[in-house]
Amino acid sequence: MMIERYSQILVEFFERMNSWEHGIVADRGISLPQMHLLEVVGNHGQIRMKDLASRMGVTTGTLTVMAHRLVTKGYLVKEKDPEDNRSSFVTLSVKGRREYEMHHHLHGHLIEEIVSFLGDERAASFFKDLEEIRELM
Amino acid sequence: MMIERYSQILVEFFERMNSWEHGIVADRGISLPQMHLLEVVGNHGQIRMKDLASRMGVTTGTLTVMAHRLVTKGYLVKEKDPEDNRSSFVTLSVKGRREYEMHHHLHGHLIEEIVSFLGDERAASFFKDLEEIRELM
DNA sequence: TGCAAATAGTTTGAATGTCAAGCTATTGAC
DNA sequence: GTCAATAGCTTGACATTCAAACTATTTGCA
Repeated sequence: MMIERYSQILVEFFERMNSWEHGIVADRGISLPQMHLLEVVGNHGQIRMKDLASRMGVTTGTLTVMAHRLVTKGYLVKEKDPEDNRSSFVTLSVKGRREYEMHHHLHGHLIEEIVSFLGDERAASFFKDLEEIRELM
Repeated sequence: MMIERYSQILVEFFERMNSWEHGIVADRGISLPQMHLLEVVGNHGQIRMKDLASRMGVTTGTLTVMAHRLVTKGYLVKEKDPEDNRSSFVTLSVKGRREYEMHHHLHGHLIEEIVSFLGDERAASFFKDLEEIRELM
């Protein structure tokens, strides 16, 4: 039965990706959730704490703690919104941006490998499928 | 540039899968890592602690704690190996197996949706690509 | 045989991630 | 001007995770 087989492929793909990601992040002294935060801020630019929490899928309580750690370690800058004193914005520091770029570059490198392995046409159809499946979930 | 675009699709696919998995596990009072343990034991049957730790990609110290929690909650059974008194085997309890089957079933259901969306042919080629990319990483 | 090295697992301490709930301060609406 | 909504913070509880130190057992070899 194909269902069983496909199921296993998907699960193992997910695990592999997880450990790939973990591997490239671990020796830089950053955790996966921390890198994820840097990624979201890097992609978005200046972002409100509230919005960041919602994009990351964590509560604001969780984010308060995480962001504070990253500010302390020098990856993140946090500033009050002068228009609304309840609110804060975070951005990447120079150090944070360097880390983000490096990570982003590694992603790009992986994609290049995939494309060069599949060839342009198959790659296009693969990523199209992947995108549509994402919508499906 | 396609690389940027593909990169984003892959990252977002990963995030989506993560939260899908989290969603279906959360309301059953089990964490993702715990479910992962149940999955590995369920797929493998009786397995030695050492081997389980290695398959899960955690240290034996981590596993000792996790397994103990799952034994306490009644999902897992742990027995000494009579041939080697240093070693133990774990298996799913009836309750654990029920949880495993349920989860496995949900995976199957997702795959069915994907296949019915893509059609047999595109699905076959998609999962073939996915499998080969997994090897690539 | 007997002892040293290897192996399986446990314990502990430290750091992180996570949530829910309750809290403070500020803003907005009527 | 007051009251509700909003943004964020704090705290307490629990889970994940590792490294390092430890115990018990087995195995290899001199």
